[in-house]
Amino acid sequence: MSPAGSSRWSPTTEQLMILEELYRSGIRTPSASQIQQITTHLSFYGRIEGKNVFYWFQNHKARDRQKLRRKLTKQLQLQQQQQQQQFQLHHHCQQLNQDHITNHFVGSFGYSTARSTTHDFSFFNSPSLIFQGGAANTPEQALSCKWNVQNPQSNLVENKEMAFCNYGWTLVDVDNQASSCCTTRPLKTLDLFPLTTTRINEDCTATPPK
Amino acid sequence: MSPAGSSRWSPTTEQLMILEELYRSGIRTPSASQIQQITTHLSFYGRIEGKNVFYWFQNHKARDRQKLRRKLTKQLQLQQQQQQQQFQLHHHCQQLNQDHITNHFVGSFGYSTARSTTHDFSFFNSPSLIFQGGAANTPEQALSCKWNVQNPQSNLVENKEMAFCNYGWTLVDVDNQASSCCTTRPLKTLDLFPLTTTRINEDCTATPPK
DNA sequence: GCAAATTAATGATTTATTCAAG
DNA sequence: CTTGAATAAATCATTAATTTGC
Repeated sequence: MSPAGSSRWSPTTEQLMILEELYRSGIRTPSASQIQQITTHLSFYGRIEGKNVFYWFQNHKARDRQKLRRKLTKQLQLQQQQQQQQFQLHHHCQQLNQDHITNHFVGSFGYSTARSTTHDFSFFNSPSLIFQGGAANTPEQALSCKWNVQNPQSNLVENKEMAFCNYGWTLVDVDNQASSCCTTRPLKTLDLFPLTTTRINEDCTATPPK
Repeated sequence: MSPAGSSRWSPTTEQLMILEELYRSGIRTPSASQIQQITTHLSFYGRIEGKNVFYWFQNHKARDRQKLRRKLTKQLQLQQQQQQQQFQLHHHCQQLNQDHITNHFVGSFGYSTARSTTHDFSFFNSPSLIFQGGAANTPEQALSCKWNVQNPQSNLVENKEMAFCNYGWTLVDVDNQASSCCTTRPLKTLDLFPLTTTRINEDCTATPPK
């Protein structure tokens, strides 16, 4: 091995052992003088140059980090898988992971007034009620509740919106809008985890959206 | 608890339990409609607004991540500490962690030629030999070995450098420069772990530089 | 036991970062 | 390259827990 004309250095066993011991001892980025000392010492065991030592520490450090990173991400994935498993046990919650799974919708809005009251309303608007998709990113969005009402016959889409002031949380004209576009019903609390017959089978195994 | 005029929402036990179950079930960033459903359901157990639900998920997700991160960094530190302990066992390596601990310096430079020979030299230049500090970041730096020689009498500082071509590793005029500024000595391999008498006591317990 | 004082949790807000569309 | 939406991170502020002296 390692013939005289070999293009690249390959450390002898002794050299490698010493390098590893130095690495274990805490040396990561040896200074020029340290490299010189190490090189001198290791040249006793075979041909070696300073750049070999330099590169060795550089590579060893990098690959150590890489190894560690991979280990940690693997652990993380494991933990998430465990969460997945818990998820299987709680599959009855899953319906809430998907929008538009039911045409029933009951909203409850609180708005700040001097007396801090709560206004509840509910409506049933199937099947033309189309919520604007995506996650809620601001409390305004969480409470503003914009939606469209599409008339199946006329194909007309009405834009509906409950307007809240920015960071003010003042509910504007809710009763009017709500009653004008929605078939109001007596207040009724929906089951938190409604199950539709078309989904009850697959829900137990489906993976949640990322 | 949680009086009517309270400035911020504090969840009831039931509300919290349900929120946590939903979280466990995989919900992280509920959409506006999901928030409405959840809010409606939870309002049965006490005053609550959509923004409370929104914030709850945001905070819970963030603090979950935070907890995980801290756990991982703690593990990492532990691993590094274990390396430290190994270091204690190998404290005889420690000298190499500190530059300028000894005024003896033995350099070994390899340079690539057609015949790939190795050129060794050593010098003793105390106490005016001043190495440029810091770690070596490039192989050039590792091998170029710039230094200053300060004459205590004249206070003149000579800049010395062993020039290597970029990535070419061709040693330029070493013998001349080296012999002109260094007291050459017969080649001698230093002990890898030289101990100076002024340090031999503290070395066993000193902590290595971070 | 209990109430003031301190600490830890956590709800709410703001700021920074990322990423994709134009 | 700029802009805007979405997300994550950092921070502020209040409440719940806890400690402490009596």
